[in-house]
Amino acid sequence: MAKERSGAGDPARTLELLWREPAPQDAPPRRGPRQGLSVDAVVRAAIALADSGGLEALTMRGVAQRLGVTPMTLYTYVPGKAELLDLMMDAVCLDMPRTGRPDGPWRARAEALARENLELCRRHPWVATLPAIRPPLGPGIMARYEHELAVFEGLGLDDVEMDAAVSLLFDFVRSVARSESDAQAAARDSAMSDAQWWEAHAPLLAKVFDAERYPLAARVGAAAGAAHQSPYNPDYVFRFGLERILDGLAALIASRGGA
Amino acid sequence: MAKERSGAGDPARTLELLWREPAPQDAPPRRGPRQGLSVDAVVRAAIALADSGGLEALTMRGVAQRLGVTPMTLYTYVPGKAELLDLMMDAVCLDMPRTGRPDGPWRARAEALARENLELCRRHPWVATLPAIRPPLGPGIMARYEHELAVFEGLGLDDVEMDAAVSLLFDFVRSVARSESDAQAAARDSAMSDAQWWEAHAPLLAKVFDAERYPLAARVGAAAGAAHQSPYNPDYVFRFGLERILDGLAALIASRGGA
DNA sequence: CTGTACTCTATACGACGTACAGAATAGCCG
DNA sequence: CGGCTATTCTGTACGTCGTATAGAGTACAG
Repeated sequence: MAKERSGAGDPARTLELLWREPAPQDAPPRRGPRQGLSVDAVVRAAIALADSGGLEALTMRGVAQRLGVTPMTLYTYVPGKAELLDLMMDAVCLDMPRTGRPDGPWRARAEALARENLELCRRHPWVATLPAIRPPLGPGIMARYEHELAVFEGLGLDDVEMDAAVSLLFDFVRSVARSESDAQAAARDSAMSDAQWWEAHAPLLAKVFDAERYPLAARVGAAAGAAHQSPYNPDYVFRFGLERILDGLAALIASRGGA
Repeated sequence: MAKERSGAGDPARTLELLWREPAPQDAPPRRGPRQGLSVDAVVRAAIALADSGGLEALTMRGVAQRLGVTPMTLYTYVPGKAELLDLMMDAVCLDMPRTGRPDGPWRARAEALARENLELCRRHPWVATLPAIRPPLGPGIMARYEHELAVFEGLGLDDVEMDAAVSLLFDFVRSVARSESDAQAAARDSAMSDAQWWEAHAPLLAKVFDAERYPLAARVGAAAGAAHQSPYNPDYVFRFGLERILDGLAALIASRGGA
């Protein structure tokens, strides 16, 4: 089984693929049969498969089937699954929504950025589950990073702080998106809604759970569940967390004399 | 392959296991051979295995080998891998460090809580990668939730806000811990340090990357990399994010008239 | 003792990524 | 045109996983 994401393969080949550089000598003269597919077609099929069934449905066999070829054919287009994941990640970042307007107060821009990133993770839930470390250095990731940094440019933050602010916001969005898709997966796999799941556990839990031993957990857990009509409400979690983080960033920016 | 975490199996059986309730009729009279192991032994072996090799090394075969039995033997102690993960998660939460003092200002308590949670995730990196949704409702999770809520009790927050604050803090720690262990895994799998990885990519990237097209990315990426002496510095990320989140929570608490 | 409930084992299935070997194809050279 | 060869695509195979199933061995109830 391939490790998640590249690192393994040849960095040069991976970068060529990401930037769609033709292998140098491949200019016109190709010897064998014409290629029936393209890297883009493979990447698109893989993205569609992962979007509909999650990362666990993303198999080389599955991608091949969608394209009407045998599994091993894919290996003439991409070195392996890890590099395919790199290409997928870069591709969806290149395509991500950019609705935020570059003018206006930074806080509105930051909120728009968070919503764009959340939208990216909602369209492609697997984005939130892939490691963000050593990202594929392709045009999509670069464009996203550039777009993110623009939100915090000119506010008095130094470069290291700008990078940290961007990461903090994205990691927050990632974690909300992961919870959201985990919740959907749990509902699907167990064929139970949150409410049904809770109903299945509550009476049994009552027998073993000592409310006097965990008074806050009993009180707050009940209140939170009732308020959300479910143990987990992603919209509330997103809004609550985003407000706190933006307030925290506002304090930093104010201390640096920024807008 | 088992889905991650239970949901699948019988909730009653899972809760019995979590709270170590003996199956009702099992009181004294057991018919067959004595059991050579115990649920606790299985859970301990599984935790040790996952701690040393990550979730991908956690296999039923591996756990069985550590215990000197055949894989199928484990199924007389736990219903399956998903329930075993539930038991592992609850066990490490029960054992987690609780060094924070219950007195003192809330901010110090919150920071101590974040460090305790980070320490939990550092000892058991797989904790940060498991879905937090529909957690195993065992004594360990309950104790952790109770401990977390105590930090925010009496500050003027309502119950729903207390729950959200606790989740925000834990999700932040989870994401830092995940990045940390992803970074270690990347270094291990690729047999390259971050610096070596960057050296391998920089000259190639220079050929395809247009710094004029991504001016902020070029400037900030270079500055952040240089400052951390690596593209990623977990300690800085943790301190930066924690300060922002605590500042944000402070603003909320102040607006509620809390300490 | 026999019957029965239980523990533990052996084998097997279908999934995965991909190594390897081979077949088919099409451009190059003569 | 024929042959060479680089390339594409296919078929088969290996070792991994969780766990279903069937059976072997063990110890208590009658």
